[in-house]
Amino acid sequence: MTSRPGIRQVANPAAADDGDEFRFCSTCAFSHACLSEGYDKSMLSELHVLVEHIGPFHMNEPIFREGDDFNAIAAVRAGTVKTFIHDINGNEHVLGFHLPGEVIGLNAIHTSRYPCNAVALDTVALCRFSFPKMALLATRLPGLQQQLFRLLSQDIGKNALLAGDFSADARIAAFLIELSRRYEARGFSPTRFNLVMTRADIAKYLRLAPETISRVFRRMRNGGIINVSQRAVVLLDMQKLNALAIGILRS
Amino acid sequence: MTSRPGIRQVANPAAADDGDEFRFCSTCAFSHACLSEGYDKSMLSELHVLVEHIGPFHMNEPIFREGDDFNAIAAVRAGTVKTFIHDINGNEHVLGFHLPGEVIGLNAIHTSRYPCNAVALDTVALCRFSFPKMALLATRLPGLQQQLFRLLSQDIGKNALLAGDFSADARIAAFLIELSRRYEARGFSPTRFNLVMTRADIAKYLRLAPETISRVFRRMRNGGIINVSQRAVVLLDMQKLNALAIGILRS
DNA sequence: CGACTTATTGACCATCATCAACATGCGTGG
DNA sequence: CCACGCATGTTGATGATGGTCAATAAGTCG
Repeated sequence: MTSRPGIRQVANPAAADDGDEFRFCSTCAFSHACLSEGYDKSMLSELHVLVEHIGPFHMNEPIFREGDDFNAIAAVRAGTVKTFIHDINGNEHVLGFHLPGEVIGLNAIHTSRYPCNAVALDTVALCRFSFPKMALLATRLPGLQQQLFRLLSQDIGKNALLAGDFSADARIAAFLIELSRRYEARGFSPTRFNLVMTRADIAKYLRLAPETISRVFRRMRNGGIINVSQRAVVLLDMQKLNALAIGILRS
Repeated sequence: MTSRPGIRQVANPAAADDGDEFRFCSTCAFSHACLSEGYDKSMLSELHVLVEHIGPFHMNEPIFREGDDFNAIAAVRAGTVKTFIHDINGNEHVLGFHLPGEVIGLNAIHTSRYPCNAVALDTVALCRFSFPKMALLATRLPGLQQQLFRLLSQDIGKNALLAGDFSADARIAAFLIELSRRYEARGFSPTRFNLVMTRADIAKYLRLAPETISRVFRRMRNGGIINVSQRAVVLLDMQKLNALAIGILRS
């Protein structure tokens, strides 16, 4: 088996485009991972040296594949990334949907291979960070090290959400609320957004059948809780939605 | 709400008992987290300064509680630790069972609070590591930093195992195989061990009813796959057991 | 030896998956 | 612009898996 390179470097990383490196991340509106979670300014300028703008990846284009050599993590700068694995029977299991500002590849560190696939669900741009370089930098910048520890730690608990044995209604409600919160945190409307993934993808994420997604959406629409037409979702009654999700969402 | 201290320090940490610090961890047979996963010897001697032997904790004794201040991670030195949360309805969800050599508390870093409870299932001894001190040390020891990254990264994927929608048989088979492998890695028999947790705990971990655990155990016994009497388990036919778990276990 | 927890077994039933048919939307190319 | 074809989504009928409830057994600890 030949080893594949994972997220490829580009010849001409954006961070090296000009001398205006500091401005770069400040205008990278979605890089919450860099800007809003604890990096201070001195860190930021050092980070720029190793940031590379990658993309665009187009719909269904792979970003990395299971088994690829791990060499970099990446923050989503635009678009949505789906991570997934195939079990032995070939069934796809969706691990997560990653919105702008979120980091992918953290689960690859311990094996030095990506343990899952990542594809673009729409047009995706990434900030690539060479992990060896980042780790080296982190030994000099305790704040960066802390931030990495935090990001990693955060991901551990993340999937505890959908791990429980909750009803289809509860899981779908929680899924919508979760999306709502994440969009809101990124400056989008929390009540009106487009699902960038198919029903089948949602189903594979929530461990339900696609038909169940349809049916629950219809039930929620009949109950005046949401309005959904194709990919367009409007959350009408957060009260009721929260009630449905009770038990799943924490804090 | 008063803040609680999490894993308490002891007045007289074992590592400071005498000058024989280096021998200490080498004879700590279960500290795989320290010994067998990449720490080199120079690291080891530095680590001893901040290791504290904690315990014993007795059955059902809490080690930390959800909401406690996070200040330390800990490697299980002896016994088994159960981590769990209560959802809003008061239902318990078991996050994991932690055998000797495994590390608890990693999911607490990003909130600086423990996001779950940990109790001793039998008599438990721990190696406590102050996390601030460890992180500081990690800035000087890149190998230690790497090891922490790896441990954290490893925990991210860990629960993907039971996250899928698999049959009760598949999940229970996978649970037994998983235990078997972990015991084997720690020098115990992979085919003959005691379940230290109740059926109810297994159920809350696997998202099944306790009755289902009983029934599947019986079916497996009838099929000559395992022998189980109370807590004592013998794995008789790994072939069939693996077949049942197909799709869940990876690599 | 009792009181309690833990485990087993049976009967019944709800939820959700499966299968199948159909509808709708979308992109491509005439 | 329309027509076709494919992917995606919807809806209904049916059944299996596993949960719930209840009774009993067995182990444990005082």
